[in-house]
Amino acid sequence: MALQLHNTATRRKEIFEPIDAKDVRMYVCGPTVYDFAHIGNARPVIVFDVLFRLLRHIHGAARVRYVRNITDIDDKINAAAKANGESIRELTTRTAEAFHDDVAALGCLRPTIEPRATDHIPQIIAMIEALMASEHAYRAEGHVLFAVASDPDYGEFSGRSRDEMIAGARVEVAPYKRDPADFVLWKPSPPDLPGWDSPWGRGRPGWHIECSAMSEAHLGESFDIHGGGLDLIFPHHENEIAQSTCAHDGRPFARYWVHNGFVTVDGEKMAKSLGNFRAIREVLAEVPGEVARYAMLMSHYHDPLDWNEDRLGQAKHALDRYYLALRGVSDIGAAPTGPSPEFLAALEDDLNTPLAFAALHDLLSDLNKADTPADKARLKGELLASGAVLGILQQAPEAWLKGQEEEAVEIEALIAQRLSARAARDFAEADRIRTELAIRGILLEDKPGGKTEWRRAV
RNA sequence: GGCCGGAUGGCAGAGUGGCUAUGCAGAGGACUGCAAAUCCUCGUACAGCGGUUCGAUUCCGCUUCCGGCCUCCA
Repeated sequence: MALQLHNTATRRKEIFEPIDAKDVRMYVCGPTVYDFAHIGNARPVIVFDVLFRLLRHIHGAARVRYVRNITDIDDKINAAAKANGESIRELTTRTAEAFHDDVAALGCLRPTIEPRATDHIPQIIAMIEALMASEHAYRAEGHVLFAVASDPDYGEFSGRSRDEMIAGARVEVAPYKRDPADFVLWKPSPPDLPGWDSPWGRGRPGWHIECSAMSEAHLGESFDIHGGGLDLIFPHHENEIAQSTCAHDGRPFARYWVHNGFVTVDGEKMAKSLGNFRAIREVLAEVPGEVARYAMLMSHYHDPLDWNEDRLGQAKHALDRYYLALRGVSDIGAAPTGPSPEFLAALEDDLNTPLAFAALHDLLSDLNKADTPADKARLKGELLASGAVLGILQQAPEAWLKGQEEEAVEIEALIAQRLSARAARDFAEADRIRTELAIRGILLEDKPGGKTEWRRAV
């Protein structure tokens, strides 16, 4: 089965056909680094990490290029730096590092290229110049603006007419705009703000142009997939399309547009402005990154996902079952097989991770029931290979189940004591030790053959 | 106000024009000194009202409710 993706541009599920199967290219809008990322910001990072892994599986790791930008010039950054009393550079460096730590803990691979807006000012200026030359842009009061009237297709992507945009406008329109929908490509910077020399004076880029310039610089004028959150469809992606296609003489921009739904809290979008957010690092302080990742993938990427304790509990429990089964076959080598066909088919169907989990559960159930070493090796191989595409199940089972247990020696000693008590049929003492350990969060499992395994329950 | 999405069993969450996933929780059983883990069995749910159809949870229309975008936003 071929990979299918829901394409926002056509609002339909389509078979994915890369422009060049030897060089599959994907661009995803990355973070603006002014503060710690929250778990809502983590969703696209995880979702597109899975897509990246899947594309690498299908086309070969060396044949996929994944670009995710870092926006390090922005008014929110300027405001935050001022409020913190630190330089913009300090703030963006510190925040970008924190972002990397956070998403690494969530099991995300580094993108192939991670360009920064401030490293692409020449490309941004060049693109604006091209737009000026073709009269898609104009100067007004120190700004350079994109003229939406010059682009007959403007608004088609997000499905809104210009009349609607004007009627629905809730912001005051700057008086120097030719059209209320025109947006800024370049704006002047006062001396206390970051700025670069340009043909239009010292200034800084508008929000949308950086993605157009960076995708062109690293992936070319036309590429395969462009991803981001649902809230970027308008205006950000609409504007990117307008800028890029107009700067490229109408040649096509991204072919498949993939958008993830929101993380919600009590049914409402998680957002900084609403104050209902959980920082990634807050979540990581409570559960392993793999639990958060699993929890995130329990819903289809396009649907809203409510973030709560119950979801995390379910994810933890599910992962425990997998690692328990893997521990049971730790003495058997995994067969060199790929993911199970059912699992792969589910992921290839527009990244249907819930259905993929169902396939994974089948594998788990079969593994628990398998009684020949050959079957166990094959199922273990399929389980691990499938897990690798989702970015889960790659840890050593013992490490997962026991954690960084500093009291391991003491626990093992208590278990030995209990085994002696059992051998002497002193079950009262055996149960006392079990209870003592249970209070400390250690769960015991007596195995056939007189061996006792243990794991952390919480 | 305009434009998009949603509504599935106690919960999470797929999917399908007829055979009605999967996980959690729950009930019963096997196993166990007791447990845990595992295995077996058990739940006909698809917002409401019309329509199309031999047959609709699945297609169409309307209604209700929820969320999102239209302003920074993943």
